[in-house]
Amino acid sequence: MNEQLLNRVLRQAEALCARRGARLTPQRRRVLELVCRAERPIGAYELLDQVRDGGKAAPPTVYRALDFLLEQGLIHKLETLHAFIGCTHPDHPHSSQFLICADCGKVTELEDAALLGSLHSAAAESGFSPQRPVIEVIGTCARCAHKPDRPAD
Amino acid sequence: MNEQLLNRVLRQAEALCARRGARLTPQRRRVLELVCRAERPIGAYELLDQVRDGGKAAPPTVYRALDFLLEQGLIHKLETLHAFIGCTHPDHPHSSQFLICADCGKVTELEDAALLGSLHSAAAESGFSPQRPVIEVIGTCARCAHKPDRPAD
DNA sequence: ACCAGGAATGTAACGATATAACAGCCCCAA
DNA sequence: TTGGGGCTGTTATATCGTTACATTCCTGGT
Repeated sequence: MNEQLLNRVLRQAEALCARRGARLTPQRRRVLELVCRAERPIGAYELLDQVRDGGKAAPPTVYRALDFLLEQGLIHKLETLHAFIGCTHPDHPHSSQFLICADCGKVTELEDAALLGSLHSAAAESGFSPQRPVIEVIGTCARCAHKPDRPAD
Repeated sequence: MNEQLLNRVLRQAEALCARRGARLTPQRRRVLELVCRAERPIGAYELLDQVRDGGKAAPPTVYRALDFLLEQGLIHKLETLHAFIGCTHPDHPHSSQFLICADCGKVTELEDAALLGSLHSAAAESGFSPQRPVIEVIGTCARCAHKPDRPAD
């Protein structure tokens, strides 16, 4: 996430939390910023290292911040990677799909209405009420597919 | 999984492995049976307890068996639960979707062509090649939706 | 039948992810 | 001013999964 987008996201986050009466404390803001700055999904303990930065902090510090940010829809958790990414459009609540490149590790966030529609139809046939769809696709991104197959490591 | 289905699955598993030159050893068969007998997704350490059954066994024993069974498509892993379920139709390779009831814990395995189609279309638009789609939907199953909301625990 | 070699298993230790439980602090509202 | 709720600090522990290496077992070639 580039600097410009990051700033927009942080401002949106502040506005959203203010509107909802949720407290985006410095700690939480810090974690959000770290997640967003990471080019790839980042794990909780990796975040912890960065939050510590010489000082001291324990896992609950990071996990509590992450829980808050997840609740507010400011970040997403990738279940298949046990890692987190910043949401680039937190302005409306949404259920996303993720394309995860097994080669370069980059993740693309989709919000595909047709896909969600299919999912709800399929669930409805079983009388099932979806609450939290988890859709993560491991594969190869366009960039990596075009690369000549591991260019001389 | 009832006794009859279990027997069919075990026979299919033997046939499949024989055809593929894969060895369904007693240990692996045991784990497969335990996974299939469980009414709900079962965790690796829960399996370990059952495999031990008084004797001794260590995590790698179970994880190795699980890896084998996953490779052979005889069981599935539920990423959101860190748990495993038996596949009821291992005869053909397939990518499934799972409906996970947050109330009773039961899981329904789907194989919905339309849903997979939507997913591939959505991925294609980004030039992404799907290799392993993970689709797990947390929600409420039909049975639990009809229950009068926590019947006197 | 023998033996070489790969596949499967046993065993101990460890790494990674996540939560529990309780204590202290800060700020606002009554 | 005081009390209570929300946030944070701290220690310990639960849960999930892997590494590394020794041993055993099975199988195929001779």
